[in-house]
Amino acid sequence: MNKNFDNEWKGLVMIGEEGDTLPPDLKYSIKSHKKNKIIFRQGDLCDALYILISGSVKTEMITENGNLLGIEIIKAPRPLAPAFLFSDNNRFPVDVTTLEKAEVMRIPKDEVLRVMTLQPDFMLQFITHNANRTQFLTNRLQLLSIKTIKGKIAHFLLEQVSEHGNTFTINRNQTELADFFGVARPSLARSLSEMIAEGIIEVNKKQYKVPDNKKLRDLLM
Amino acid sequence: MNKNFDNEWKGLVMIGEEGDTLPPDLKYSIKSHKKNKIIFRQGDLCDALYILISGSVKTEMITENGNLLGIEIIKAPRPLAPAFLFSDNNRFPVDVTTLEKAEVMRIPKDEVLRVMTLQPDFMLQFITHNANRTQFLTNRLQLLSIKTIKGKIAHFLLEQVSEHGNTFTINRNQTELADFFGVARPSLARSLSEMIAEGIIEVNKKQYKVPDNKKLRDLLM
DNA sequence: ATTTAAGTGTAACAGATGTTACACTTCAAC
DNA sequence: GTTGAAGTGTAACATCTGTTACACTTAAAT
Repeated sequence: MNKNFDNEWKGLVMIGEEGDTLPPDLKYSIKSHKKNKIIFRQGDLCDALYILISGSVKTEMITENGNLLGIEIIKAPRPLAPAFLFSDNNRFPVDVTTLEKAEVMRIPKDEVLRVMTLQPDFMLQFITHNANRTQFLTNRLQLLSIKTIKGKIAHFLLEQVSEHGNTFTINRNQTELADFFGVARPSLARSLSEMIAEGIIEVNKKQYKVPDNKKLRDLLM
Repeated sequence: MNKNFDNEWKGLVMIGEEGDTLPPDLKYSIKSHKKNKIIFRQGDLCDALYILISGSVKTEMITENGNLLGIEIIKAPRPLAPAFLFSDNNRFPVDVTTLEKAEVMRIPKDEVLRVMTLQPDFMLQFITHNANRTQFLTNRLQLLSIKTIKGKIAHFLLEQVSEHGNTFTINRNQTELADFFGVARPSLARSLSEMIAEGIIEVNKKQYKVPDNKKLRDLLM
Protein backbone atom coordinates (compact mmCIF):
# COMPACT_ATOMS: atom_id res chain seq x y z
CA MET A 1 0.00 0.00 0.00
CA ASN A 2 2.64 2.51 0.99
CA LYS A 3 4.20 3.04 -2.38
CA ASN A 4 7.20 5.26 -2.35
CA PHE A 5 6.42 8.74 -3.51
CA ASP A 6 9.81 10.03 -2.48
CA ASN A 7 11.08 11.12 -5.84
CA GLU A 8 7.88 12.31 -7.30
CA TRP A 9 8.13 15.85 -6.02
CA LYS A 10 11.87 16.37 -5.97
CA GLY A 11 11.70 18.88 -8.79
CA LEU A 12 9.22 20.96 -6.95
CA VAL A 13 10.93 20.72 -3.64
CA MET A 14 14.27 21.78 -5.04
CA ILE A 15 12.73 25.00 -6.15
CA GLY A 16 14.88 28.06 -5.69
CA GLU A 17 17.99 25.99 -6.01
CA GLU A 18 18.19 24.53 -9.43
CA GLY A 19 14.72 23.15 -10.02
CA ASP A 20 15.12 23.32 -13.74
CA THR A 21 11.57 22.18 -14.50
CA LEU A 22 10.04 25.09 -12.62
CA PRO A 23 9.94 28.79 -13.35
CA PRO A 24 12.37 30.88 -11.26
CA ASP A 25 9.68 33.43 -10.51
CA LEU A 26 7.37 31.07 -8.65
CA LYS A 27 5.63 32.72 -5.72
CA TYR A 28 5.64 30.74 -2.53
CA SER A 29 6.14 30.97 1.20
CA ILE A 30 7.48 28.61 3.84
CA LYS A 31 6.30 28.14 7.38
CA SER A 32 7.90 26.23 10.22
CA HIS A 33 5.97 24.18 12.79
CA LYS A 34 6.98 22.67 16.11
CA LYS A 35 6.51 19.06 17.18
CA ASN A 36 3.03 17.70 17.99
CA LYS A 37 1.13 20.67 16.60
CA ILE A 38 -2.03 20.39 14.58
CA ILE A 39 -1.22 22.34 11.45
CA PHE A 40 -4.46 21.67 9.56
CA ARG A 41 -7.83 20.67 10.88
CA GLN A 42 -10.50 18.62 9.25
CA GLY A 43 -12.74 21.17 7.54
CA ASP A 44 -10.11 23.88 7.12
CA LEU A 45 -10.21 25.69 3.80
CA CYS A 46 -7.64 24.39 1.36
CA ASP A 47 -6.89 27.31 -0.93
CA ALA A 48 -3.28 26.62 -1.83
CA LEU A 49 -0.92 23.78 -2.50
CA TYR A 50 0.91 22.79 0.67
CA ILE A 51 4.07 20.74 0.50
CA LEU A 52 5.81 19.18 3.46
CA ILE A 53 9.49 19.89 2.78
CA SER A 54 11.03 18.67 6.02
CA GLY A 55 9.96 16.59 9.00
CA SER A 56 6.98 14.29 9.19
CA VAL A 57 3.29 14.45 9.99
CA LYS A 58 0.40 12.10 10.56
CA THR A 59 -3.08 12.48 9.19
CA GLU A 60 -6.17 11.22 10.92
CA MET A 61 -9.86 11.52 10.44
CA ILE A 62 -12.29 12.08 13.27
CA THR A 63 -15.48 10.26 12.47
CA GLU A 64 -18.84 11.67 13.42
CA ASN A 65 -19.15 9.34 16.37
CA GLY A 66 -15.93 10.77 17.75
CA ASN A 67 -13.68 7.86 16.94
CA LEU A 68 -10.26 8.25 15.47
CA LEU A 69 -9.43 6.65 12.17
CA GLY A 70 -5.73 6.64 11.41
CA ILE A 71 -4.95 7.33 7.82
CA GLU A 72 -1.22 7.59 7.23
CA ILE A 73 2.15 8.90 8.24
CA ILE A 74 3.74 11.31 5.79
CA LYS A 75 7.43 12.05 5.51
CA ALA A 76 8.94 14.97 3.63
CA PRO A 77 9.06 15.68 0.80
CA ARG A 78 5.42 15.26 -0.11
CA PRO A 79 2.42 17.45 -0.84
CA LEU A 80 -0.41 17.49 1.68
CA ALA A 81 -3.87 16.61 0.37
CA PRO A 82 -3.19 18.15 -3.04
CA ALA A 83 -6.34 16.67 -4.53
CA PHE A 84 -8.54 18.87 -2.42
CA LEU A 85 -7.12 22.08 -3.77
CA PHE A 86 -9.30 21.61 -6.84
CA SER A 87 -12.36 19.92 -5.40
CA ASP A 88 -15.65 21.80 -5.28
CA ASN A 89 -15.71 21.60 -1.53
CA ASN A 90 -12.06 22.43 -1.02
CA ARG A 91 -11.60 21.57 2.60
CA PHE A 92 -9.12 19.36 4.38
CA PRO A 93 -10.56 15.89 4.92
CA VAL A 94 -8.26 15.11 7.85
CA ASP A 95 -6.39 16.58 10.77
CA VAL A 96 -2.70 16.99 10.06
CA THR A 97 -0.39 16.82 13.08
CA THR A 98 3.38 17.18 13.14
CA LEU A 99 5.33 14.25 14.54
CA GLU A 100 8.50 16.35 14.72
CA LYS A 101 9.60 19.80 13.70
CA ALA A 102 8.36 20.36 10.17
CA GLU A 103 8.43 22.92 7.38
CA VAL A 104 5.58 23.47 5.00
CA MET A 105 5.73 25.31 1.68
CA ARG A 106 2.68 27.13 0.39
CA ILE A 107 2.00 27.86 -3.27
CA PRO A 108 -1.15 29.82 -4.12
CA LYS A 109 -3.71 28.09 -6.29
CA ASP A 110 -3.35 30.39 -9.28
CA GLU A 111 0.38 29.93 -9.20
CA VAL A 112 -0.13 26.17 -9.31
CA LEU A 113 -2.38 26.58 -12.32
CA ARG A 114 0.08 28.87 -14.04
CA VAL A 115 2.98 26.45 -13.60
CA MET A 116 0.83 23.55 -14.66
CA THR A 117 -0.02 25.07 -18.04
CA LEU A 118 3.58 26.21 -18.46
CA GLN A 119 5.19 22.89 -17.55
CA PRO A 120 3.49 19.72 -18.78
CA ASP A 121 5.92 17.69 -16.67
CA PHE A 122 4.68 19.34 -13.54
CA MET A 123 1.09 18.77 -14.59
CA LEU A 124 1.73 15.10 -15.22
CA GLN A 125 3.45 14.76 -11.85
CA PHE A 126 0.55 16.42 -10.14
CA ILE A 127 -2.01 14.21 -11.82
CA THR A 128 0.00 11.05 -11.26
CA HIS A 129 0.44 11.86 -7.62
CA ASN A 130 -3.27 12.41 -7.18
CA ALA A 131 -3.99 9.20 -9.04
CA ASN A 132 -1.75 7.32 -6.63
CA ARG A 133 -3.49 8.95 -3.70
CA THR A 134 -6.82 7.81 -5.06
CA GLN A 135 -5.46 4.32 -5.25
CA PHE A 136 -4.29 4.57 -1.67
CA LEU A 137 -7.77 5.61 -0.57
CA THR A 138 -9.33 2.78 -2.54
CA ASN A 139 -7.03 0.37 -0.80
CA ARG A 140 -7.91 1.90 2.55
CA LEU A 141 -11.57 1.42 1.66
CA GLN A 142 -10.92 -2.19 0.89
CA LEU A 143 -9.17 -2.70 4.22
CA LEU A 144 -12.02 -1.12 6.14
CA SER A 145 -14.61 -3.16 4.31
CA ILE A 146 -13.12 -6.38 5.60
CA LYS A 147 -15.34 -7.23 8.51
CA THR A 148 -13.20 -9.36 10.79
CA ILE A 149 -10.17 -8.03 12.63
CA LYS A 150 -8.08 -11.02 11.68
CA GLY A 151 -9.03 -10.44 8.08
CA LYS A 152 -7.81 -6.86 8.31
CA ILE A 153 -4.57 -7.94 9.92
CA ALA A 154 -4.05 -10.57 7.23
CA HIS A 155 -4.73 -8.10 4.43
CA PHE A 156 -2.31 -5.63 5.94
CA LEU A 157 0.46 -8.12 6.67
CA LEU A 158 0.24 -9.72 3.24
CA GLU A 159 0.88 -6.31 1.75
CA GLN A 160 3.94 -5.92 3.93
CA VAL A 161 5.16 -9.34 2.91
CA SER A 162 4.82 -8.57 -0.77
CA GLU A 163 6.80 -5.39 -0.27
CA HIS A 164 9.48 -6.40 2.22
CA GLY A 165 9.56 -10.18 2.34
CA ASN A 166 8.34 -12.32 5.22
CA THR A 167 10.23 -10.49 7.97
CA PHE A 168 9.68 -6.80 8.49
CA THR A 169 9.23 -3.98 10.96
CA ILE A 170 6.00 -2.09 11.49
CA ASN A 171 6.42 1.44 12.72
CA ARG A 172 3.22 1.60 14.68
CA ASN A 173 2.38 0.60 18.21
CA GLN A 174 -0.76 -1.36 19.03
CA THR A 175 -2.85 1.72 19.65
CA GLU A 176 -1.88 3.25 16.32
CA LEU A 177 -2.47 -0.02 14.49
CA ALA A 178 -5.88 -0.31 16.08
CA ASP A 179 -6.73 3.23 14.95
CA PHE A 180 -5.48 2.38 11.49
CA PHE A 181 -7.80 -0.60 11.33
CA GLY A 182 -10.61 1.29 12.96
CA VAL A 183 -10.98 -1.20 15.82
CA ALA A 184 -10.55 -1.14 19.60
CA ARG A 185 -7.06 -1.71 20.97
CA PRO A 186 -7.82 -4.69 23.25
CA SER A 187 -9.71 -6.34 20.41
CA LEU A 188 -6.69 -6.03 18.18
CA ALA A 189 -4.44 -7.40 20.92
CA ARG A 190 -6.74 -10.38 21.34
CA SER A 191 -6.73 -11.18 17.65
CA LEU A 192 -2.95 -10.84 17.46
CA SER A 193 -2.53 -13.13 20.50
CA GLU A 194 -4.72 -15.78 18.90
CA MET A 195 -2.85 -15.59 15.63
CA ILE A 196 0.46 -15.94 17.46
CA ALA A 197 -0.88 -18.90 19.44
CA GLU A 198 -1.97 -20.56 16.21
CA GLY A 199 1.50 -20.09 14.74
CA ILE A 200 0.27 -17.87 11.92
CA ILE A 201 2.57 -15.00 12.80
CA GLU A 202 5.50 -14.28 15.08
CA VAL A 203 5.84 -10.93 16.77
CA ASN A 204 8.71 -9.46 18.74
CA LYS A 205 8.24 -5.81 19.62
CA LYS A 206 7.66 -4.20 16.24
CA GLN A 207 9.32 -7.03 14.32
CA TYR A 208 6.88 -9.26 12.50
CA LYS A 209 7.48 -12.57 10.80
CA VAL A 210 5.10 -14.47 8.56
CA PRO A 211 6.31 -18.07 8.31
CA ASP A 212 3.59 -19.16 5.91
CA ASN A 213 1.59 -16.83 3.67
CA LYS A 214 -1.01 -19.46 3.02
CA LYS A 215 -2.29 -19.42 6.58
CA LEU A 216 -2.77 -15.68 6.31
CA ARG A 217 -4.62 -15.97 3.03
CA ASP A 218 -7.01 -18.45 4.61
CA LEU A 219 -8.12 -15.72 7.01
CA LEU A 220 -9.39 -13.70 4.07
CA MET A 221 -12.04 -16.26 3.27
CA MET B 1 -22.49 13.02 -1.15
CA ASN B 2 -23.73 12.51 -4.67
CA LYS B 3 -22.79 15.87 -6.05
CA ASN B 4 -23.95 16.51 -9.54
CA PHE B 5 -21.25 15.98 -12.09
CA ASP B 6 -23.70 16.29 -14.94
CA ASN B 7 -22.27 19.30 -16.64
CA GLU B 8 -18.67 18.77 -15.92
CA TRP B 9 -17.97 16.68 -18.98
CA LYS B 10 -20.43 18.12 -21.44
CA GLY B 11 -17.69 19.64 -23.55
CA LEU B 12 -15.97 16.34 -23.87
CA VAL B 13 -19.11 14.40 -24.52
CA MET B 14 -20.24 16.72 -27.27
CA ILE B 15 -17.10 15.98 -29.14
CA GLY B 16 -17.49 15.53 -32.87
CA GLU B 17 -20.44 17.85 -32.83
CA GLU B 18 -19.33 21.28 -31.84
CA GLY B 19 -17.21 20.69 -28.79
CA ASP B 20 -15.35 23.91 -29.30
CA THR B 21 -13.00 23.35 -26.41
CA LEU B 22 -11.62 20.19 -27.96
CA PRO B 23 -9.54 19.59 -31.07
CA PRO B 24 -11.48 18.28 -34.06
CA ASP B 25 -8.83 15.67 -34.76
CA LEU B 26 -9.21 13.82 -31.46
CA LYS B 27 -8.85 10.09 -31.83
CA TYR B 28 -11.46 8.03 -30.06
CA SER B 29 -13.74 5.04 -30.44
CA ILE B 30 -17.18 4.17 -29.09
CA LYS B 31 -18.46 0.82 -27.97
CA SER B 32 -21.98 -0.26 -27.15
CA HIS B 33 -22.88 -2.63 -24.30
CA LYS B 34 -26.07 -4.52 -23.47
CA LYS B 35 -27.91 -4.52 -20.17
CA ASN B 36 -26.43 -6.32 -17.14
CA LYS B 37 -23.01 -6.90 -18.65
CA ILE B 38 -19.78 -6.52 -16.78
CA ILE B 39 -17.80 -4.13 -18.95
CA PHE B 40 -14.75 -3.77 -16.71
CA ARG B 41 -13.49 -6.07 -14.02
CA GLN B 42 -11.59 -5.23 -10.89
CA GLY B 43 -7.93 -5.56 -11.90
CA ASP B 44 -8.40 -4.90 -15.62
CA LEU B 45 -5.74 -2.72 -17.14
CA CYS B 46 -6.85 0.88 -17.49
CA ASP B 47 -4.87 2.23 -20.43
CA ALA B 48 -7.28 4.78 -21.79
CA LEU B 49 -9.86 7.28 -20.68
CA TYR B 50 -13.31 5.73 -20.74
CA ILE B 51 -16.39 7.90 -20.72
CA LEU B 52 -19.93 6.69 -20.26
CA ILE B 53 -21.88 8.66 -22.84
CA SER B 54 -25.27 7.01 -22.56
CA GLY B 55 -27.03 4.67 -20.17
CA SER B 56 -26.02 3.91 -16.60
CA VAL B 57 -23.73 1.54 -14.75
CA LYS B 58 -23.00 0.50 -11.21
CA THR B 59 -19.57 -0.01 -9.71
CA GLU B 60 -18.85 -2.44 -6.93
CA MET B 61 -15.80 -3.74 -5.21
CA ILE B 62 -15.32 -7.35 -4.28
CA THR B 63 -13.36 -7.52 -1.07
CA GLU B 64 -10.82 -10.24 -0.42
CA ASN B 65 -13.21 -12.14 1.80
CA GLY B 66 -15.65 -12.32 -1.10
CA ASN B 67 -18.12 -9.76 0.16
CA LEU B 68 -19.63 -7.13 -2.04
CA LEU B 69 -19.14 -3.51 -1.24
CA GLY B 70 -21.42 -1.27 -3.24
CA ILE B 71 -19.78 1.90 -4.37
CA GLU B 72 -22.01 3.96 -6.61
CA ILE B 73 -24.41 4.22 -9.50
CA ILE B 74 -23.17 6.24 -12.44
CA LYS B 75 -25.35 7.88 -15.07
CA ALA B 76 -24.12 9.24 -18.38
CA PRO B 77 -22.35 11.42 -19.11
CA ARG B 78 -19.42 10.72 -16.84
CA PRO B 79 -15.91 9.32 -17.09
CA LEU B 80 -15.23 5.93 -15.52
CA ALA B 81 -12.44 5.78 -12.97
CA PRO B 82 -10.42 8.49 -14.74
CA ALA B 83 -8.00 8.80 -11.85
CA PHE B 84 -6.59 5.37 -12.45
CA LEU B 85 -5.45 6.13 -15.96
CA PHE B 86 -2.45 7.90 -14.47
CA SER B 87 -1.77 5.87 -11.36
CA ASP B 88 1.35 3.73 -11.15
CA ASN B 89 -0.72 0.60 -10.88
CA ASN B 90 -3.24 1.54 -13.51
CA ARG B 91 -5.92 -1.06 -12.97
CA PHE B 92 -9.63 -0.76 -12.39
CA PRO B 93 -10.42 -0.76 -8.68
CA VAL B 94 -13.98 -1.99 -9.18
CA ASP B 95 -16.26 -4.08 -11.32
CA VAL B 96 -18.35 -1.97 -13.69
CA THR B 97 -21.71 -3.42 -14.70
CA THR B 98 -24.29 -1.91 -17.03
CA LEU B 99 -27.75 -1.32 -15.56
CA GLU B 100 -29.19 -0.69 -19.00
CA LYS B 101 -27.91 -0.43 -22.55
CA ALA B 102 -24.88 1.82 -22.45
CA GLU B 103 -22.29 3.40 -24.71
CA VAL B 104 -18.70 3.97 -23.72
CA MET B 105 -16.21 6.22 -25.44
CA ARG B 106 -12.53 5.38 -25.36
CA ILE B 107 -9.74 7.94 -25.71
CA PRO B 108 -6.14 6.65 -25.69
CA LYS B 109 -3.91 7.86 -22.92
CA ASP B 110 -1.52 9.81 -25.13
CA GLU B 111 -4.47 11.56 -26.73
CA VAL B 112 -5.67 12.60 -23.30
CA LEU B 113 -2.26 14.01 -22.52
CA ARG B 114 -2.08 15.82 -25.82
CA VAL B 115 -5.45 17.48 -25.32
CA MET B 116 -4.61 18.32 -21.76
CA THR B 117 -1.51 20.30 -22.68
CA LEU B 118 -3.36 21.91 -25.58
CA GLN B 119 -6.46 22.88 -23.63
CA PRO B 120 -5.98 24.17 -20.08
CA ASP B 121 -9.75 24.11 -19.63
CA PHE B 122 -9.84 20.41 -20.26
CA MET B 123 -6.96 19.87 -17.88
CA LEU B 124 -8.68 21.83 -15.15
CA GLN B 125 -11.88 19.87 -15.71
CA PHE B 126 -10.02 16.62 -15.49
CA ILE B 127 -8.25 17.60 -12.31
CA THR B 128 -11.38 18.99 -10.71
CA HIS B 129 -13.31 15.88 -11.51
CA ASN B 130 -10.64 13.69 -9.95
CA ALA B 131 -10.55 15.94 -6.94
CA ASN B 132 -14.27 15.47 -6.47
CA ARG B 133 -13.88 11.74 -6.81
CA THR B 134 -11.26 11.79 -4.09
CA GLN B 135 -13.69 13.64 -1.91
CA PHE B 136 -16.34 11.05 -2.64
CA LEU B 137 -13.95 8.28 -1.60
CA THR B 138 -13.05 10.14 1.55
CA ASN B 139 -16.69 10.41 2.40
CA ARG B 140 -17.17 6.71 1.71
CA LEU B 141 -14.27 6.04 4.05
CA GLN B 142 -15.95 8.09 6.71
CA LEU B 143 -19.19 6.17 6.29
CA LEU B 144 -17.45 2.82 6.57
CA SER B 145 -15.52 3.87 9.62
CA ILE B 146 -18.72 4.41 11.56
CA LYS B 147 -19.04 1.25 13.54
CA THR B 148 -22.75 0.91 14.25
CA ILE B 149 -25.31 0.24 11.56
CA LYS B 150 -27.66 2.88 12.93
CA GLY B 151 -24.80 5.34 12.82
CA LYS B 152 -24.21 4.58 9.17
CA ILE B 153 -27.88 4.94 8.37
CA ALA B 154 -28.00 8.24 10.23
CA HIS B 155 -24.92 9.58 8.44
CA PHE B 156 -26.36 8.58 5.09
CA LEU B 157 -29.86 9.92 5.72
CA LEU B 158 -28.59 13.23 7.07
CA GLU B 159 -26.74 13.73 3.83
CA GLN B 160 -29.91 13.09 1.91
CA VAL B 161 -31.79 15.53 4.11
CA SER B 162 -29.23 18.27 3.54
CA GLU B 163 -29.52 17.74 -0.20
CA HIS B 164 -33.22 17.11 -0.72
CA GLY B 165 -35.04 18.18 2.41
CA ASN B 166 -36.64 15.88 4.95
CA THR B 167 -38.64 13.79 2.47
CA PHE B 168 -36.87 12.00 -0.33
CA THR B 169 -36.61 8.84 -2.39
CA ILE B 170 -33.73 6.41 -2.21
CA ASN B 171 -33.11 4.46 -5.38
CA ARG B 172 -31.76 1.37 -3.70
CA ASN B 173 -33.49 -1.69 -2.33
CA GLN B 174 -32.52 -3.14 1.04
CA THR B 175 -29.97 -5.51 -0.40
CA GLU B 176 -28.23 -2.74 -2.30
CA LEU B 177 -28.30 -0.45 0.71
CA ALA B 178 -26.80 -3.18 2.85
CA ASP B 179 -24.00 -3.67 0.30
CA PHE B 180 -23.45 0.07 0.25
CA PHE B 181 -23.02 0.11 4.00
CA GLY B 182 -20.99 -3.08 3.98
CA VAL B 183 -23.38 -4.89 6.35
CA ALA B 184 -25.67 -7.93 6.16
CA ARG B 185 -29.15 -7.42 4.79
CA PRO B 186 -31.14 -8.78 7.76
CA SER B 187 -29.02 -6.68 10.10
CA LEU B 188 -29.88 -3.57 8.13
CA ALA B 189 -33.57 -4.51 8.16
CA ARG B 190 -33.47 -4.93 11.91
CA SER B 191 -31.87 -1.55 12.47
CA LEU B 192 -34.34 0.12 10.15
CA SER B 193 -37.25 -1.55 11.92
CA GLU B 194 -36.03 -0.33 15.28
CA MET B 195 -35.54 3.19 14.00
CA ILE B 196 -39.06 3.18 12.58
CA ALA B 197 -40.47 1.82 15.85
CA GLU B 198 -38.70 4.60 17.74
CA GLY B 199 -40.21 7.20 15.42
CA ILE B 200 -36.84 8.39 14.16
CA ILE B 201 -37.68 7.77 10.53
CA GLU B 202 -40.69 6.90 8.42
CA VAL B 203 -40.34 4.58 5.45
CA ASN B 204 -42.81 3.70 2.74
CA LYS B 205 -41.31 1.65 -0.05
CA LYS B 206 -38.38 3.74 -1.19
CA GLN B 207 -39.81 6.96 0.22
CA TYR B 208 -38.08 8.13 3.37
CA LYS B 209 -39.08 10.84 5.79
CA VAL B 210 -37.02 12.30 8.61
CA PRO B 211 -39.38 14.12 10.98
CA ASP B 212 -36.62 15.32 13.31
CA ASN B 213 -32.97 15.64 12.34
CA LYS B 214 -31.92 15.87 15.95
CA LYS B 215 -32.86 12.28 16.70
CA LEU B 216 -30.71 11.17 13.79
CA ARG B 217 -27.78 13.23 14.95
CA ASP B 218 -27.99 11.62 18.36
CA LEU B 219 -27.25 8.27 16.74
CA LEU B 220 -23.86 9.58 15.63
CA MET B 221 -22.66 9.93 19.21
C1' DA C 1 18.94 2.93 40.42
C1' DT C 2 14.44 4.91 40.86
C1' DT C 3 10.63 6.71 39.11
C1' DT C 4 7.14 7.45 35.77
C1' DA C 5 4.78 7.13 31.60
C1' DA C 6 3.83 4.46 27.70
C1' DG C 7 2.83 0.30 25.93
C1' DT C 8 1.12 -4.54 26.22
C1' DG C 9 -1.54 -8.90 27.77
C1' DT C 10 -5.68 -10.54 29.26
C1' DA C 11 -10.14 -11.45 31.55
C1' DA C 12 -15.26 -10.90 32.19
C1' DC C 13 -19.11 -9.16 30.54
C1' DA C 14 -22.45 -6.65 27.56
C1' DG C 15 -23.99 -5.54 23.25
C1' DA C 16 -24.06 -5.62 18.29
C1' DT C 17 -23.93 -7.99 14.12
C1' DG C 18 -23.85 -12.08 11.08
C1' DT C 19 -26.10 -16.42 9.76
C1' DT C 20 -29.72 -19.15 8.52
C1' DA C 21 -34.23 -19.99 7.82
C1' DC C 22 -38.80 -19.12 6.62
C1' DA C 23 -43.24 -16.57 6.00
C1' DC C 24 -45.18 -12.83 3.88
C1' DT C 25 -45.79 -9.01 0.45
C1' DT C 26 -45.31 -6.69 -3.83
C1' DC C 27 -44.88 -6.39 -8.54
C1' DA C 28 -44.44 -7.67 -13.23
C1' DA C 29 -45.27 -11.03 -16.81
C1' DC C 30 -48.16 -14.03 -18.80
C1' DG D 1 -56.22 -13.57 -12.13
C1' DT D 2 -52.37 -16.68 -11.65
C1' DT D 3 -47.83 -17.39 -11.24
C1' DG D 4 -43.21 -16.67 -10.07
C1' DA D 5 -39.52 -13.83 -8.84
C1' DA D 6 -37.85 -10.26 -6.16
C1' DG D 7 -38.02 -7.92 -2.12
C1' DT D 8 -39.09 -7.46 2.90
C1' DG D 9 -39.92 -8.63 8.00
C1' DT D 10 -38.44 -11.21 11.62
C1' DA D 11 -36.87 -14.89 14.80
C1' DA D 12 -33.22 -17.83 17.12
C1' DC D 13 -28.82 -18.50 17.72
C1' DA D 14 -23.69 -18.18 17.27
C1' DT D 15 -19.93 -15.26 17.02
C1' DC D 16 -17.40 -11.31 17.20
C1' DT D 17 -16.17 -6.99 18.97
C1' DG D 18 -16.25 -3.25 22.34
C1' DT D 19 -15.85 -1.85 27.15
C1' DT D 20 -13.77 -1.65 31.37
C1' DA D 21 -10.50 -2.84 34.45
C1' DC D 22 -6.16 -4.11 36.07
C1' DA D 23 -1.51 -6.36 36.24
C1' DC D 24 2.61 -6.49 34.01
C1' DT D 25 6.62 -4.98 30.97
C1' DT D 26 9.43 -1.80 28.71
C1' DA D 27 11.52 2.50 27.77
C1' DA D 28 12.71 7.05 28.95
C1' DA D 29 13.95 10.59 32.33
C1' DT D 30 16.03 12.03 36.45
